[in-house]
Amino acid sequence: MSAARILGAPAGARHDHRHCVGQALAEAERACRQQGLRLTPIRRQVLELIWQDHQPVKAYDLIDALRDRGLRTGPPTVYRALDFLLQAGFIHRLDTVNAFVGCGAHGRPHAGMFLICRACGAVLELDAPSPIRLIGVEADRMGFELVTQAVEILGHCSRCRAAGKAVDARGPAAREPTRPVDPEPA
Amino acid sequence: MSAARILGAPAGARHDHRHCVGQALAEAERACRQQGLRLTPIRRQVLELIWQDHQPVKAYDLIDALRDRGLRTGPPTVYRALDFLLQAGFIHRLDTVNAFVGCGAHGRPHAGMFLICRACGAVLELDAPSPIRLIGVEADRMGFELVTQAVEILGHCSRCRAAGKAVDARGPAAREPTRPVDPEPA
DNA sequence: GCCGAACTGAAACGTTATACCATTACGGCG
DNA sequence: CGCCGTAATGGTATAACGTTTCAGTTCGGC
Repeated sequence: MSAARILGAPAGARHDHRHCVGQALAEAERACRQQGLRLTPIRRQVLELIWQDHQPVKAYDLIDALRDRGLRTGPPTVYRALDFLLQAGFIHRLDTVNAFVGCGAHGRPHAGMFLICRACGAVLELDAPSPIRLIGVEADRMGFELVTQAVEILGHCSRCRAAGKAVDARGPAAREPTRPVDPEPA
Repeated sequence: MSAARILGAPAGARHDHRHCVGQALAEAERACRQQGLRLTPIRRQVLELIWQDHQPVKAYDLIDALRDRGLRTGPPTVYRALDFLLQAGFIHRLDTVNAFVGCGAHGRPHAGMFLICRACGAVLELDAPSPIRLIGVEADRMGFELVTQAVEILGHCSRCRAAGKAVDARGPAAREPTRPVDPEPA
């Protein structure tokens, strides 16, 4: 079984984050040039803001951030930019938290799975081929044609667990308790 | 490896649906009695409405439906009832479509995975232990404590594929393509 | 320079969810 | 019974999220 690869660095992990941003922007520019897409100033700025860190960013926070930069853009403009970036595969949308994160593996096909920490909000994108492939198998078994999938895991990241923050102030996205998923009668 | 089990019957499948509803309500009543929870009239009606069929139901549709039954309930009342039903495990929330469906396996532990048809909107809940367990393994490998997960598959169900409806009028919840977007040759 | 397509700006609207506060039902207890 | 604490509900307003619409602008190609 192929182990999952980390796509992008976790929040707080030691890394030069300007590198992440620069690389993401450069890759986006390259891809757009190659595919005849237009990375306009607004789209570029939105992408840059989303890459600010590895926290998911909400649409209206983007609007505010753009205003702070002197751009008075309304919701439609930002959502259009987001749509473009989604279509192009530069970012992902996280439905469980209504927010967006940069894609850590543009270009490479990958089986996205997201670990979302309820305590600090950080998101870790994994390329986890094994579970995703199994999901495809199950869908196929039901005669279901898979178009896209959302696999979002909510819990507590290792850093927050270590820091004892796992007490989870009902912060981001409290959901129903998960029924034990016991790895049991198989 | 255990194959996925269907939880609840797919929309349109031949079955006496009153049986589904009756069974779900009876089970909810039983569980509430046993756990000292209160299945109040509003909660009961919301649960009943959600079980109306195997389509996901939206919160504001519930409000309208309740009004049609003579109850003038505001959004908070309905959301409170939904929260209760979620907590109790009687229903699931589908984040990709902002809607709710009845849980086909209350009481039994199960590893929920949802197949959502973009053409007809029907939802099939599978108990798919294998992929879900693998997801847990990957999370664990990252030191991540899993609290709950959302696994929602968007695509086309077998019935719609057979009926040639797979052309997907961008109806429910269009998302980004899984693979990098095709270069538009023009 | 002209044209069409793509992009942007702005206002209004539609949808989803919560804050706030008042009120009512329920259960224990003196 | 009357009191009280907790849970549940009602109702308005508003926050948060997202789309429609349409007019104007920019860009690339001829």
